[in-house]
Amino acid sequence: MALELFAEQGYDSTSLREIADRLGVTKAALYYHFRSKEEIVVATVEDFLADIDELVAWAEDQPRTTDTRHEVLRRYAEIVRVRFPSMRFFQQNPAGIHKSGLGEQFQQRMAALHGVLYDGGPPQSRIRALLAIVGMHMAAALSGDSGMPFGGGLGLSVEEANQAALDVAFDLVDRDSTEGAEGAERG
Amino acid sequence: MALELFAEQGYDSTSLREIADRLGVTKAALYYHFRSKEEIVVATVEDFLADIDELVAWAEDQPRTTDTRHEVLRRYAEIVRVRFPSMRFFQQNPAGIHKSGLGEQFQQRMAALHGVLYDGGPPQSRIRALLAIVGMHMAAALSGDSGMPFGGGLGLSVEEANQAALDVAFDLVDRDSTEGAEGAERG
Amino acid sequence: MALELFAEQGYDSTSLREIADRLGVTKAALYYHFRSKEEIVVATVEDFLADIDELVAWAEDQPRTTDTRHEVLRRYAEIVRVRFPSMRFFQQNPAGIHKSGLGEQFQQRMAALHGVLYDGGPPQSRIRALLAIVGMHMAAALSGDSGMPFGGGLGLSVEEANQAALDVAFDLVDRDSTEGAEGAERG
Amino acid sequence: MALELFAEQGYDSTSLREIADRLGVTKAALYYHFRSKEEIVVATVEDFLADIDELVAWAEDQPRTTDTRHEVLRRYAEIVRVRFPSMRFFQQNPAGIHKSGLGEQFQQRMAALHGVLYDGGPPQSRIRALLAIVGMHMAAALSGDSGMPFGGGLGLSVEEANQAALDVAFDLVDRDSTEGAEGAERG
DNA sequence: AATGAATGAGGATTCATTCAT
DNA sequence: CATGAATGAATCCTCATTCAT
Repeated sequence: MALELFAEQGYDSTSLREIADRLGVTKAALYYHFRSKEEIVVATVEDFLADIDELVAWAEDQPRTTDTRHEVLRRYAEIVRVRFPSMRFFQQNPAGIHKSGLGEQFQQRMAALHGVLYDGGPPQSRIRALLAIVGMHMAAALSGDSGMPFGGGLGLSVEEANQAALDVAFDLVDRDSTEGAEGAERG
Repeated sequence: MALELFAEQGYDSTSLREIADRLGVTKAALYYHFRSKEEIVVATVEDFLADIDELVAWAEDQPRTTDTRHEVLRRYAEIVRVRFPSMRFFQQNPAGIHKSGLGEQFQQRMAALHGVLYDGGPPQSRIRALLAIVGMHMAAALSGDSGMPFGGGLGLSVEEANQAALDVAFDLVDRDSTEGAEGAERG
Repeated sequence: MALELFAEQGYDSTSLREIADRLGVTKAALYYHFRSKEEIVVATVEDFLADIDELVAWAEDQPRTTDTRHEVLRRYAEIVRVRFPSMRFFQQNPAGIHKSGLGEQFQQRMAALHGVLYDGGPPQSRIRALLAIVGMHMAAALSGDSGMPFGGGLGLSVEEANQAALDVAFDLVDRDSTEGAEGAERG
Repeated sequence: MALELFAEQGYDSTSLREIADRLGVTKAALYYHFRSKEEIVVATVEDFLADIDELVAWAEDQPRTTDTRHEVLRRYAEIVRVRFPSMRFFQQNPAGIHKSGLGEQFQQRMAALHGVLYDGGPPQSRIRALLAIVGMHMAAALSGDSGMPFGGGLGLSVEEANQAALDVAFDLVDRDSTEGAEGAERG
């Protein structure tokens, strides 16, 4: 609800009046339930962080196999789909985020998720795990009027984009185990 | 100069007073040179767009070979390095962008760049070209305190990160021509 | 309880939420017992006014002797000690006082008290009676962190300050009867 | 100008709108000249503090005689007359004062002034010096609609009140040197 | 007897913008 | 060329107060 506005327009550009109007309440009513604008955004974003926490916790209990990594990506794709506004908010709001350490919280989660997908190996593998994650973000952004860069789609349907992004992500995190063509990388 | 502020704090959070102060002039002096806050940001971001235009124009004159694609990525990496604040501004400022069609301009460029890197083929290839570009953004963000998600680095030096990202990007745009393992993608 | 807040922070700076919190009740509960913020302050200050009324009534029944005046000052010192927050509130809250004629009520009492201490005589005597009263206020303010001007003490213990102030006050109201040095005043 | 409002209604009760209105400018115009409400009050009160500083500095250069003390009181009476709103503001605004150490500044000055008038001796002498100062405040308050307690006058003309207060103050600070009746004080 | 929820009015403050000089 | 001064509109936020339950 409020988060959509934050995500669309940015934290600063979204006034409490707008939020209150959209929610059909008074500005002052918001302040009965939240102590500040910051608290509002924190509240609306908490679930997203919690979802990632849960996913990471689950992953850390699994064997570090290809299948686990794939399942992590699948689940993360779902999380991003459901919590799309939250994700977008984090990706696009430097100002609204540096306050109250919300940015750091997101970076922590991203690092944890990355830790689950990256098993050691050359810098290239690190980057690949990174891009696998970002790929999930892009997939979500590709469908619908996301307002994000690359948004507006490349002419793919939602399922197509999702599946294609997953395929590419799988491939990216698989490259590490499938050593062989690895020698060509530095050249 | 002014752009760094926009990139660091966001368009809305950066006041003209701050910009004027950092530039050592008066607020009113800014209005002698620019007609509005919007015009300031447009002016500071123009070079970045122009650089991409030039790159795309050059690429369209080249044969569509692997080498060309690699060179495009290399040059784009350099552009992003030099114009980092501009890039960051585009990625992180929903508000400052929706005004005056600046966002659309960036999306156009990204689409053009994508067009140069993507030669047709399955949706997966589309996504790969996308991630190759995003990879260049990440590489720039990884070095230094970028404030972007995944910023703060993964323990890589600037050159390492750059080279690794290029390697991965090369690999991503090469996957299209190097048919063979392609059959595994759907599984 | 509530009055201490009013005295410490001033009428306007003390919100009903603060009062309710300190009292361990709800803001709405306050409105069950009092009809307005004003009524709260009136209620908490009434005892002080009543004490003065009683003192003045007693004094008016006594013979107008030196001893009576001394006893009035002693009793007023005690009142001020016990009702210190109320006194402080009156001295320091122009805003909270102008409403509902509370200020006038205090001025009335001060005038009555003054009337009991001042027996006629030159303007100087008037002023002396005034300062005798104010001296009692200062004595109370001198002990403890009163927040009043001259508060914080002059390095005197509570008893010292009290006794010294009383001595001086006695002396001030005695000057009237003890004619003699009076001739020096105009010089 | 603005200070009169602060003194009349108290710091908190005086809104910037009121000040701006009375000054015939916009609220925003105030913010061009002052950085905050606090700065406004500081600015309007500075002269008063400076006057006291000057007086104390002068006094400390003089021999510590009766005449000097009398002249100090005379000059302080004049200062209080001229800067009456400032003085009143300090005496009546606990809240507006605790911020920005303005209260402490006033207490410092009062202590310095007291130091100039008090030459050692028993606690009673301390109190007397205090009351001499306060007497000057009362004198100013007695004339005109001061709004202070004891304001509204005791039926004295301005000059009468002033002269009477001075007489009493002289007497108070003289009591120290004129030892003799001092023995009766403790009784 | 008490409260959770809501609100209208107003608070200080900031901002992009204008304009006479 | 440049600036000091000013402003209208909007910001977040707080408050005293009300009312259904």
